Amino acid sequence: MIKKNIPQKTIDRLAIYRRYLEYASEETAGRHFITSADLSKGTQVSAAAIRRDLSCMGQLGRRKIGYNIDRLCNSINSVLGLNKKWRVALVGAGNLGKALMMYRGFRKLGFEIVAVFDNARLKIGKKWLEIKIQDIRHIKDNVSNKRIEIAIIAVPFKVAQATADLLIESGIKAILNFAPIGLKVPDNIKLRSVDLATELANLSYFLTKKIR
Amino acid sequence: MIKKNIPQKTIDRLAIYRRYLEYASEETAGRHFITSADLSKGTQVSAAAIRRDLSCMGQLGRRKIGYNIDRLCNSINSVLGLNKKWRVALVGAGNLGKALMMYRGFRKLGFEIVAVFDNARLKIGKKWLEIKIQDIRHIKDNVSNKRIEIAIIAVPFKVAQATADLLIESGIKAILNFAPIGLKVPDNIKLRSVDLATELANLSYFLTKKIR
DNA sequence: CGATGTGAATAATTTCACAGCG
DNA sequence: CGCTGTGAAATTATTCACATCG
Repeated sequence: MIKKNIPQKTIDRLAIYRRYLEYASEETAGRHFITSADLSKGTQVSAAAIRRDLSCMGQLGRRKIGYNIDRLCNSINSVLGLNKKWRVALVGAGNLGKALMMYRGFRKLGFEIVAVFDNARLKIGKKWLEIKIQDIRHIKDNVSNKRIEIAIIAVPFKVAQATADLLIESGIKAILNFAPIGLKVPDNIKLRSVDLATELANLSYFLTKKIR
Repeated sequence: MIKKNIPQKTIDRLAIYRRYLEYASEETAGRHFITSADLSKGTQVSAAAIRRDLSCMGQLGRRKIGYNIDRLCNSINSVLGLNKKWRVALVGAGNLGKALMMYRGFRKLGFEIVAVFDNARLKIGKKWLEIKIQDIRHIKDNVSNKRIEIAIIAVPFKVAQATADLLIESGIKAILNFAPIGLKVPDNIKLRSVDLATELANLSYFLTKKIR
């Protein structure tokens, strides 16, 4: 609805609020409204930041009462584009790929993995949840035929860039990358990366610092 | 060495530089020095930001030549606390847990999973890479006996907070959380969270926005 | 010369604090 | 009154631009 550009940080937090509202049914049970103070307790984001974030979506709150929970969820879903189904390709049928495939949270959010690819003979042809694992060479046909817009890369880092290039050539628009490498993609492709080792390195820094 | 507080963002990027230097052996092969401009090309971080980040660790560079690659790696490892071994506990022996267990990148960075826990009868007693999966009730003994400082939570969200509480009670100092919930932990515990659904929601936002 | 390291300028984000409204 | 929404201030992060030095 609102057309202003919403800051990246706000987008990240909108997803957090959304998740809290979805899962924290106990705390919000029976209530129709939630205040920024309560949402702050549930999410560890300051109440002021919450109000500013939510104000990006228009005037949703009611003074003295707070935000209508249903309306808030709807607004966030609408802004984040979660009120539609997204067709997702998964590349890499290793342990991580399997974990992602079996994760129910994706489907609940509207993300459906409709194609799985790998390059290993042993895996090609097997089925995961009714989806047949296909040879990576078929990416191009599939992505365009099935109109897939999002891809998840869960392949070893050595082949990650080539995989990304192939996906982009196939018309993918966004990539969630789990390979430990900084992928290079054109400006019009949206990329998010999750690097597990980097996350641990971060913890390591804080543990080290604390000692002295 | 340098004792100033390093910004969180810089810490994140130091891990990125480190990863690039480690993996990009082709680009850096034979060379002993790298300039901020080259590092910028490899990591998509601006050269100015790189120089400022690196200057947090002291005067590492040489004008006209750049940064000595070995020395740079050593400095980053030292700051990030990656020049020692970390003993890690993994809680949750599902698909994601297995993927994390089998991921070699952790061990290469110095993180060794030395204990695995689950609450499912069927899994307890099985072995993963010589590590026996133990009943979650044994967390407390193990964490203190084996002097484990870092835990990875890969359990369903409903039991994630209880798991975190138990770990903290057991003396863990840092947690990497994969459960889709905002864990509440005391100030002295360092927490990082990876929420796969949130990452996808972010892509979804940009795809949606692009359309109009 | 050619690259670093860093003040100074700029931009982005967060917090403060309170007017305004039901 | 009690809460939102938001200017204004404060803080944090990034970029610019150049003095500096081998």
